[in-house]
Amino acid sequence: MGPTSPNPAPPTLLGLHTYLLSLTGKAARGRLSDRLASRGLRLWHMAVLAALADFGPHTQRDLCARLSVDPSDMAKIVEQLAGFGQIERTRDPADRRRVSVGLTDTGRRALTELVGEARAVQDEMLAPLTGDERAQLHSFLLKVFTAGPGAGTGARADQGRA
Amino acid sequence: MGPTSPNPAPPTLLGLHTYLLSLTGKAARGRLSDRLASRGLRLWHMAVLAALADFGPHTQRDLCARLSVDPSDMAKIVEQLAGFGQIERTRDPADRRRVSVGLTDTGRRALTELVGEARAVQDEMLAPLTGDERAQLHSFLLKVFTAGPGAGTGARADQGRA
DNA sequence: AAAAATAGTGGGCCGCCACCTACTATAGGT
DNA sequence: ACCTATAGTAGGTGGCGGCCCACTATTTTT
Repeated sequence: MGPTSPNPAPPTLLGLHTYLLSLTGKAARGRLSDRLASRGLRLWHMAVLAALADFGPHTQRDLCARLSVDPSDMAKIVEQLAGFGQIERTRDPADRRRVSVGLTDTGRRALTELVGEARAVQDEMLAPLTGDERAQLHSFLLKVFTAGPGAGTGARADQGRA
Repeated sequence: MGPTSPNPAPPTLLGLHTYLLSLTGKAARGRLSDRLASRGLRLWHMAVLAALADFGPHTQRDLCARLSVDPSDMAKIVEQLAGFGQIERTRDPADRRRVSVGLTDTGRRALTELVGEARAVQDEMLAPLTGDERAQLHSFLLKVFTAGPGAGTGARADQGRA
């Protein structure tokens, strides 16, 4: 119901910051994950690659903590990334329970491309904003996100089982 | 991974407008729908109530068009709202295929409360922003949303079947 | 050596969401 | 009357996402 649909969305909804935020967020998420999907990846994959790129190798546990992902889910994500050759798993010889996960060159390259995709999406979506406005928007969102109690990358207080 | 978790989120991600947007949007959506869930409602219910309040009675078809919802899904939503006594369905005597949907007083009151909940959530989430900043944020989001190609309330270019 | 804790895995559950396919009832066009 | 189109409905499909449990391997504690 943007400009496309003949009937406008209810102002009552658009007047609510929360609702509007969830709407645009959904759109962003959708477009982004569409792009990633064309490479067989999902948002979590990108998140993991980014975490590794930003902070170096992690144990899976640490990745879980950083990204607020369930360990069992992380296992699956890591498994797939390993399949793509984007990460490397090595048993920690000191504590053989642990698996240390590190980025491969392939992974680093992949991440670069993914970031490129993300930038493309934002250029699409944020077209109506000037550069200044984008920067402001970004800083606002960052403030909000940073303050959010447990507003993890995963924001798990979502729809799970009540 | 906000302030709560010891390990920060990857800056690479937080630097991407799109990602950040999807993150905060997800948080907003999650909190909002949690609130609504405590009343047995979901976002779509609120959307329908809002549409009726803003534009008066609709046929279901019109509601579908306005909110970009599949007719069969709309039937279910409407069914539930009718069960709660929040809307009234009347067969259009002129064209007996059509069902005209209108708000009841109960529904109007419910909507008011839901809007209150949404405001509460936004006060929570947007606490770190000043009033001015919130207004700016809102206007940015509105611009983005309004421009979005087919960025309907439903933003269906999401995860459905490719 | 036994018990308890920890790291990773595999499998499954459930809710949400968007979509699609009939099917019924009614209306309109010829 | 007949064919076609439209409004609403019922039911089902499939992906995704978050979560939980049970199990194995290993380490730590006592």
